[in-house]
Amino acid sequence: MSKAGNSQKPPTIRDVARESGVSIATVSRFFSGKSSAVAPETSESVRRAAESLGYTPSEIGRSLRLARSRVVVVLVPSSTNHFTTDVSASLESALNAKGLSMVLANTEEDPDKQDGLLSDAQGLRAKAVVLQGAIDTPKLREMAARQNNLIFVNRQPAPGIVAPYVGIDNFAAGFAVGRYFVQRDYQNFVAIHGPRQYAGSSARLDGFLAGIGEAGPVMRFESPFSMEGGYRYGTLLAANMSQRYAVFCGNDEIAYGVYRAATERQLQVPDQMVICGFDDNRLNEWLAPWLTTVKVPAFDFGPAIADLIEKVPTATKSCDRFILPFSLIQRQSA
Amino acid sequence: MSKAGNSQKPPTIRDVARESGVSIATVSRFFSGKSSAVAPETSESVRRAAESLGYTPSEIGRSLRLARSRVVVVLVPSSTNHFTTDVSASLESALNAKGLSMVLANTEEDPDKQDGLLSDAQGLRAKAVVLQGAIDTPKLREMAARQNNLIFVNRQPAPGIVAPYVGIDNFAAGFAVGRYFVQRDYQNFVAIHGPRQYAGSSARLDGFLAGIGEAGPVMRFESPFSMEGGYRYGTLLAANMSQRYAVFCGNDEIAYGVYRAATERQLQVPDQMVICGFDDNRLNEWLAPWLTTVKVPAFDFGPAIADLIEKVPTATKSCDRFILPFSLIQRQSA
DNA sequence: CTGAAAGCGCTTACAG
DNA sequence: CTGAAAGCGCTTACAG
Repeated sequence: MSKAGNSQKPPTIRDVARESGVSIATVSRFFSGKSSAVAPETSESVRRAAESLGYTPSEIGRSLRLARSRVVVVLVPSSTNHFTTDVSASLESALNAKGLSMVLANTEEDPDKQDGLLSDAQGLRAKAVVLQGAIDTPKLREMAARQNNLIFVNRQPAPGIVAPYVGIDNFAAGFAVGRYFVQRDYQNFVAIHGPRQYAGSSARLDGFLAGIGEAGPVMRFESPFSMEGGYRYGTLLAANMSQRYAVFCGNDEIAYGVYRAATERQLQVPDQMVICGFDDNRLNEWLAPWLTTVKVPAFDFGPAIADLIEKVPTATKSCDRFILPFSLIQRQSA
Repeated sequence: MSKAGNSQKPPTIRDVARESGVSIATVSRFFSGKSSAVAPETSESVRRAAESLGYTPSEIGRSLRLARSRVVVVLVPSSTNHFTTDVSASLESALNAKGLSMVLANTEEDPDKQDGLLSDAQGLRAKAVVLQGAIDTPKLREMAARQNNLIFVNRQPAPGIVAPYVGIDNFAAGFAVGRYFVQRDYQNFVAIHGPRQYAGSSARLDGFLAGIGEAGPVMRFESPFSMEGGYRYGTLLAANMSQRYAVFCGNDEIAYGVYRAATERQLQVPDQMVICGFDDNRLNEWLAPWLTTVKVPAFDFGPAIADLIEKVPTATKSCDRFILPFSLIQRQSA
């Protein structure tokens, strides 16, 4: 048994202090960026002691003492949505550059799950809680009222909740697609939109309807933001081959599903069906280079959110709106 | 100014104790699952006080006191790899079910970045550190020696590091593909494999070579695990249309890139180029339903890893190997 | 430049 | 069933 168990508890600031013959205050100063207030030789001996012990300051002790953590909780409504995933990835990178850690969790669009995760975030004393697709619940409202560290992404906070928002102008984007359809003289307009209950998808739909205007009626289907959903309604449409539909999809995933339904029925896109997506996630370049869609700059979201997080705790101008630009990317499908 | 600032610090156990007229010990018992040791009426008044104050126990105070946290740090080598993303998603879900939080961070295959994140994980006193694709560094070895909370996924720990591993038998999977190619009488074998430095991709390649055996020479390209990499070497191959290549790709992303290169050159798959991927990420069903590939059960990884995390701290049988099954999914491309 | 001391929010053995 | 007290690992105002 010459080998010591290797799960002993990690060394503390006290161990380092003892090892280097200084007080814990000095060790603390060395590790808290206040090393300029420590004599060079002292610094060196602390550094050596810490290294030999394998000491890393406890973020837990530090957080308790400072009454703030460096953890940011990010709630996503789905782990299969590429746009959401890209936003999370860019956010992780931006947070890391600021010395913050990202806790990621999936609400699965379930109100109870969201509320449980909100409680967890409270328990962690998260520096900020980023909601990509919040669901309006009493718990959410209570937190929004009590704290000012909530940030809404993609879906605007429900009326009555005052909190910063990062996203695009969904109405304007939907409008742009509608206008484009009209300009191209498409007929038989269809919108396979996301759940109406979410402000973002409603705004997209409303914008699209406004953009179509008097050019014609719009057939509407409410779908989850998934390939499965798009496939389902795409199949419905593809069954009727007597007319060419011009389909506006609530996001790219829905568009993928519609496309698959169309190709399974041997329909040519865009000759026999016009499809427009939303988000232009990174995958399109490779796997769906045919998809006309609205480009939302997912990778600009992370830095924008991270900047907000740095500011929010102090400046309580919590009704900030960061509206990022979108653009219509014209490819073959529309 | 009738509205109070809403960023005041959160209530503590002491506030709840005062509000409900009991000691903090009792409040603690109520919230620590030991509520059976608290009288019903007392419980009720604590519950009421906590609710009216909006109290959530501090995970920080709790972690400090118990000398353990409920945070699991997950390091991924890339945020654009769908297999990795799926594993993380299934892990998050499995961890959440056990009351653990997942901190996600991206090493970008950068040794320094990985080591910085390992330090962060130490600072957070993470319950476990899950490495999806570890890079062999001195820091990693040091941590592996000092702690026993490291878990390797996909890439086996480098020789000398003793830690549990969750993954598939990459050699056997590569071998299966090689055999399949031979059985189909393919010629002109090509392997666009991942970086040799990673145990997983090396094993896949070695297995493939063994599976091909004497059936022919194998042209080899080392590529990053990305669509860009696959596209690059696919373009190279597609330039020579005089023969049909049978291409084994290190992962699905590489295969997508090869496929795009082939189609851009008007090559028919599999008639003019045979392609086999690796991972069978969830996307294939929708966007690449033509891709023959090795299916790795990404969504079984999360539960397996989470179980290991629950066990590891106590049982130090740290050389566990969880080898999950793979299967060859035959579709059109090979 | 350095140290002693207080205290951040919890849990739990101990005593009642 | 309940409470007083110690202590987990830190930081920082204060005094030197």
